[in-house]
Amino acid sequence: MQKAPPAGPAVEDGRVSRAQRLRAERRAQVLDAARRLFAERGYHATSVNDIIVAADIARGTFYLYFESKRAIFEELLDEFFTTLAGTVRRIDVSPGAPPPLAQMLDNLRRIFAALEARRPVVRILLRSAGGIDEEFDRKLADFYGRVAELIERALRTGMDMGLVRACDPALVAWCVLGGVKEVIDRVFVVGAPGADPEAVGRELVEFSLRGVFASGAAKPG
Amino acid sequence: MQKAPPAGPAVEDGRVSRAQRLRAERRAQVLDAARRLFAERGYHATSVNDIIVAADIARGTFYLYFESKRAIFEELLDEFFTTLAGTVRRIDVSPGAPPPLAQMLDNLRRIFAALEARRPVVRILLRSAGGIDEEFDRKLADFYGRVAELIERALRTGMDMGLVRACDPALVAWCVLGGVKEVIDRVFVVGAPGADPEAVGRELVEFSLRGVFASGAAKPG
Amino acid sequence: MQKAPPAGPAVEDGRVSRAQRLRAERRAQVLDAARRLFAERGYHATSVNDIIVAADIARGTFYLYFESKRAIFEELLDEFFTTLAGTVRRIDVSPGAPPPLAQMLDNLRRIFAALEARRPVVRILLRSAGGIDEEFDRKLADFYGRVAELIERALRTGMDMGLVRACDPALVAWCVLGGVKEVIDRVFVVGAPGADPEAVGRELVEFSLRGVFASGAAKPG
Amino acid sequence: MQKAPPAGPAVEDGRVSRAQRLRAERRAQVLDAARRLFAERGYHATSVNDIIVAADIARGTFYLYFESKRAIFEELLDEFFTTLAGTVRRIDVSPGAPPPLAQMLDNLRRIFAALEARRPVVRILLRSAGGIDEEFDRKLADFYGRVAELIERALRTGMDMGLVRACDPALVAWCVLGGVKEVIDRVFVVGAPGADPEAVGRELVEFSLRGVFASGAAKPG
DNA sequence: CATGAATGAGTCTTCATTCAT
DNA sequence: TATGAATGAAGACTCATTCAT
Repeated sequence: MQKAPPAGPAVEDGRVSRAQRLRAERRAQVLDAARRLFAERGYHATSVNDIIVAADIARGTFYLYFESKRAIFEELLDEFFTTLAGTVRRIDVSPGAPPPLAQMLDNLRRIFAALEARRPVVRILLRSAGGIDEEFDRKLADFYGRVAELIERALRTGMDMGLVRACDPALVAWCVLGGVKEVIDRVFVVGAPGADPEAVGRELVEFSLRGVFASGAAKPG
Repeated sequence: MQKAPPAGPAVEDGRVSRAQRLRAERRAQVLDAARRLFAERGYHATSVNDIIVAADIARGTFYLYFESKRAIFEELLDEFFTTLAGTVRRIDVSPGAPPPLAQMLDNLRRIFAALEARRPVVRILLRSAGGIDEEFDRKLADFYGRVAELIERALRTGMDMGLVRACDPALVAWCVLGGVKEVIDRVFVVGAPGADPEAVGRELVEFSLRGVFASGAAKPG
Repeated sequence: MQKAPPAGPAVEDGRVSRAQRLRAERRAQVLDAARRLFAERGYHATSVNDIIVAADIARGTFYLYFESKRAIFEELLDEFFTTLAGTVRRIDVSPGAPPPLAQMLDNLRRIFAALEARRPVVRILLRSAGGIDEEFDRKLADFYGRVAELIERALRTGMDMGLVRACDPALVAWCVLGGVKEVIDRVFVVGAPGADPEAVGRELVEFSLRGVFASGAAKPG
Repeated sequence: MQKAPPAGPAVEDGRVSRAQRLRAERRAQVLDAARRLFAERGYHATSVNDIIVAADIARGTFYLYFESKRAIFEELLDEFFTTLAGTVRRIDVSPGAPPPLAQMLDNLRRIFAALEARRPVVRILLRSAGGIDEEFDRKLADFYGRVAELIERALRTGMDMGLVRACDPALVAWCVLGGVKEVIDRVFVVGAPGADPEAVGRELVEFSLRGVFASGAAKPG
């Protein structure tokens, strides 16, 4: 994924060498520039030239750190996927565990915190990520697919436990995911005014659990 | 939006001339080709050359009918926006009108029918529409904004009538919209197997109204 | 091998259209420039830019007529191979045919005439043709291989007829070919002064047949 | 030609310092790698990077030993030229000397032995040497020119002595040289199967002296 | 001496758009 | 109107060479 520093012996002691640190800094510098530009203009409207100008490096230097324009883009998103995936904890339904709802809210909190710190990438993902490349589209679909599956499994568990009503769990999983994506877009990309992530999270959970219907209202027909 | 036939005397009577009819046919022929290609490959991966080859016209002819590659793309989506907008009827809450739920389901039915007949454009919109152009992004945001507003207004009405529980209607509107978009993507773009639009619509409405919670379950919190 | 004019109906009558004639002229114009440059500077030292400047066309125009830099180079040499191959007649040893030697000289004459008219390509071939590309190297080797085989076959026939002394015909074929190549290089590429192709041809044949030994001299050994 | 060790006190005694020996070893190490690569892939397809990787040295180190990519290439061939030149002994026609033919065959033997030990350079020379550079082309032409002159002089001597028939010695010299080059290419580069250098040498000499004609055959013409 | 990160001129190629016919 | 040859700005990427450490 990363362009390896051209051969050379592996790190000999546990500490990173000065050169390695510099290398990492350089990479970060380029990644930062690229992240910002991709977020602002999208993948296609951002040229390698734009990136090297923004990162203040020479053309060749870019290719010293990244295989290609595609590669840096992928790295940006892969890092994000990994981070995000690490953020989510499976809901623990064993006796003695915190109530599932609290766990869900905690997950959302952690996700929101991660997104908050990565607004540009969130923007990239939600806005310009389709249509770059067949392979990339697949990767993206995979990611969302895994998330949807996670939700679906949770729903099934809930149904088994009698907490979730009878429904098509696959379809509903997509509904939930769609809602989450859209709201994230509003809050972290568009930056809707007065959005308190905590409140947003609760509202999201509330909506997913109970819908919009007033409790006492007649059953829809 | 449409490239005007370059000057010439205006049509004086209500009937369209033979030339005009031919012109319209040509346009349609090009639009069809473009729609298919944009849907298959996305905006950037589709070249003007691809379009003229598929439409079997000369390069120059393309620019006789459309200002630019962007213009034809926009036209495709504009036409779609207009059609879709015409599909939705505002929920009539006056006494004697059909129950709101029935009206909502009817709306969904009409929307689904329209989408069904326009799968390629749906694909374009849901997949490759971001990141083409700043102006286009705005247009897209506008469209979804209008839809969200529609939903939000319905929610407020519902709250006033005591049918909808207390919530942040703006936020919930985005939740609903997101769910709808995602499900549409599954059904009309990915083409999820065994998707009966009627059933999907009902599930969508049910989820939006009642969430996933089993009725008798204890109140979350 | 040639980049086809983008689709379009085949020629309808026997005559070539005006457009086709213009196209052919353009091609020739570019080919001429490329031929001259490749001959002067070699393949690698000639950039597409050099060619379009010399041909006085736009960058894109080049790719309208040729797939790539490689393609125009190959076309140049392929045309040459074809022409040259058409120049050589197999030696006719049937009774009543002109004496083989006269036929050989005639072949050489025709070859020399063809080379004379294509000095730049000869230069390209003899000087810069190696090391462009593995595939091209193969093509080149093939060409010379076929020529050598032709000579070898002639030698075998001669041996069968008792005209040619016992020898390793394959090896001797390479000797002959090498001599011919080298002399061609002197005459047509370096442009050795006072080179009368007719005399050169005779000397070449004489050498190949009789070597340098004076007739009466003692047998070597 | 060689990049001088950057200043430093000149060596004062005849012995080489340890540093110098190391330097020479390094050079050899790089030269070996370059030779192999140039032979395998040709000049243009071999990058400085390829060389330093193969030689296992740092990029900068390369330029400590060689002015440029061109310089190392030239050095490779210069060394070859020098070696080869030292291999050839002028034919001694003074009374009491071994017969000229035996001397010629001895020369060929030594040349072949030298080539045998330097197949990679032979390959470089015969295959990719043209088209690198104007100056280099000149150098190459010079080398072959000197060889041709040597042959021509031998032919003239032979003519004076009545051993060689009347002919254009310059032209015939090129014939001979061409044959030798081509055969060398077959034997040492292509590696023609079953090529016994000794036999090849004899066949080459035989052909050059006596041509292909059967002894008793009627005079051509 | 050795290193290897940095450089930037230069390469081939694409493609939206124009315009003379 | 229709055509399609021509255009040239712009793109991604390579690689010989330099220089601070």
